[in-house]
Amino acid sequence: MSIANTIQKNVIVALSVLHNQLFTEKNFQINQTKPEFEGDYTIVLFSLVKSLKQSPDAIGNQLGQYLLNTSPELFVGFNIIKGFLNLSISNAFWTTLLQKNYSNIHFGKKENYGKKVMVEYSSPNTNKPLHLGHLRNNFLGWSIAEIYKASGYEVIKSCIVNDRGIHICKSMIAWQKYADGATPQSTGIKGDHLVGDYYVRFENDLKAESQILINKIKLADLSDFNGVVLEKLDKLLITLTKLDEIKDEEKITKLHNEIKEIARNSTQVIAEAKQMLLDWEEDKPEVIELWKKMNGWVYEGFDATYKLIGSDFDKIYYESKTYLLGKYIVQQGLDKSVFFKKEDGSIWIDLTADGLDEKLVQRKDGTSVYITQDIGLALQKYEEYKIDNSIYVIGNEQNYHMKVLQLICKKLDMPNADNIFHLSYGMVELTTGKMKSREGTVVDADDLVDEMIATSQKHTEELGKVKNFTAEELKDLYNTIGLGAMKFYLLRVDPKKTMVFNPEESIDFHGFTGPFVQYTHARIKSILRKESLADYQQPLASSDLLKMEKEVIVMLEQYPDAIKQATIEYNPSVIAMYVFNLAKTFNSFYAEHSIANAETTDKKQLRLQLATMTANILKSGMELLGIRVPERM
RNA sequence: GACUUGGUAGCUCAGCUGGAUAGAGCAUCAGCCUUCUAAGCUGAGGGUCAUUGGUUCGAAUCCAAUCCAGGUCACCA
Repeated sequence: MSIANTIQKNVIVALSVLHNQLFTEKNFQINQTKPEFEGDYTIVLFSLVKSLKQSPDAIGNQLGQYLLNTSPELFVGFNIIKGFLNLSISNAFWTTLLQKNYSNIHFGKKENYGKKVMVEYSSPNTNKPLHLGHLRNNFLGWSIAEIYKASGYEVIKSCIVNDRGIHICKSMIAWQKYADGATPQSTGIKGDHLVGDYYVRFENDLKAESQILINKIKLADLSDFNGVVLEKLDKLLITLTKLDEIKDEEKITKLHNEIKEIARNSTQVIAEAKQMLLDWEEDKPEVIELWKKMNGWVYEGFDATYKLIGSDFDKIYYESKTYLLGKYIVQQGLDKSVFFKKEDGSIWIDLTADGLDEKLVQRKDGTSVYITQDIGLALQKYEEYKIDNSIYVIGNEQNYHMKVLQLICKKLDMPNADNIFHLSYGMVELTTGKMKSREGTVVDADDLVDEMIATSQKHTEELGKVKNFTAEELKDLYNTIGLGAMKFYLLRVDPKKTMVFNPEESIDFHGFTGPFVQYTHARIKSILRKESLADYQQPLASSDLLKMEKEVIVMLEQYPDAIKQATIEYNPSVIAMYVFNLAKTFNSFYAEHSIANAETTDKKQLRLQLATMTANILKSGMELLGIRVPERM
């Protein structure tokens, strides 16, 4: 139990005894004492004034005295300033804590207690390479998995590969048309990038063809259209003329977008893609073969990237395999009247009673949509692993989709539908604005990682501290630092929030960064290498503590709480901030006091233990972020 | 338009289950390497916590309204 909790319990008992009534942790607040006052922890007394009808000073004096009398081993003094009761904790408590835990590399982590959680993350599309946003996703997913493990969960890391759907057909069609048999081997281009190039090629064709249609529509030439679409266009054009007269810009833009959408959907290339999707779902051999070939290239590319960034999965699901289960469940749901069929054959769910809309779950041509396979997968996960909780690491642009999915799972009476949690993270923007693939402002994951590693190499060489490293050790070090900087940079902010990626800031190795923490660790290790173990394994003779020594131990004590908070909030940034603050506190201590040349042997021993435990926790905490710490740098 | 998330120092972010004089990092300026790794340490300047009103002994934090920005509302995924 943390010291803050211990104090809380003591205060509850004390108040209950002193005032002969029941108190809970909600009746008062406990904080760390601000540095400008004497004491370690502070009880805010104002909230007690009303119910006890006594002055803050009187309540505080009574409480402080009682705590001192009943737990003299823990409390050694108190003072009251303006309604705040500041309690001083005994040095013996801190030194005992240190002595007991300094060599425990599992400090702060809990034993497995039998709960299973699945963390789904990464979930790439197999039509383009990974970019900066995927990196945030991957790092978050990995870190959440590690944090849950540390909290005693059994964790299964999973990934759903979106290897099916009309977007996949797009790159296949462009490849058929333009590639002339080009492969990653023949071109020397990484597989995922090669396929991505053809996806872009398709999008360009689509844009060009739909532009021709739009131009014709603007001239009121509707000869390319017929049926329902023609009727709709007719109506749109009439409304547009009216709007032009009253100059309602907003609505005009909206209508233009609708026309654009119709034009895109009426193009020859889209028709080809749609046909290919149908052929695909009907298992036409030539489509399946092409799909397998191109998917294979993408996986090779992804594998290389995953290996580079240190991401992996215990279970990989493929949409191409789960969509059938999804369709099956949709059929079952139809029989149970959870879903309903419209005249044209499309299948829907009515969520208007829940404040949402009607949602399509299967197209009129019988092919499945995005959510169809998600329904299948949700069930499959539970049946395969009997998991207690399911965490989805998915961008906040899909909040609505996930809300719908959860609702559908509930309506289908799926087990544990309530234990689905969408870890919704914000987009990564650039200093110049949003990333847009169409404008070529997307930051490619492979490029970025390479650049970070190159920067760490340049920086390390300039500092010239690594003369006796082997070539292999150097390579490993550059990787550790470069990736450490990048992961820390992406994980140090609250996942929920949209964040700005500043290239210059991201390669900064000073201050609130991964390399700062790594450096602190390496520096401690350097000292410990020079000291013999025997020097710091004796019991401490004295519990004298300097201010800065105590500050470090107080930080160390809070590690378990940081893990707990990160778990509850699904928030790795809690760990990043904690680890940074610990390193900072230690560095201040380090600059003021010598470890190797401490004043007495007892002091030296205390400081060696302090340094050891700090290094252990820095390593452990960074591991929760998926970041390695070097022994030397 | 509806729903939703956010607005804190020049920049990037903490703090938000109400508590003492609102904190970091970067950037700027001034110091610290004949002693354990200076990727470090110390100090200075920098704030109408979007605005207005409310609740409270006490509001960056809770409530309401307004303004601004992002996201979603597809037979795309």
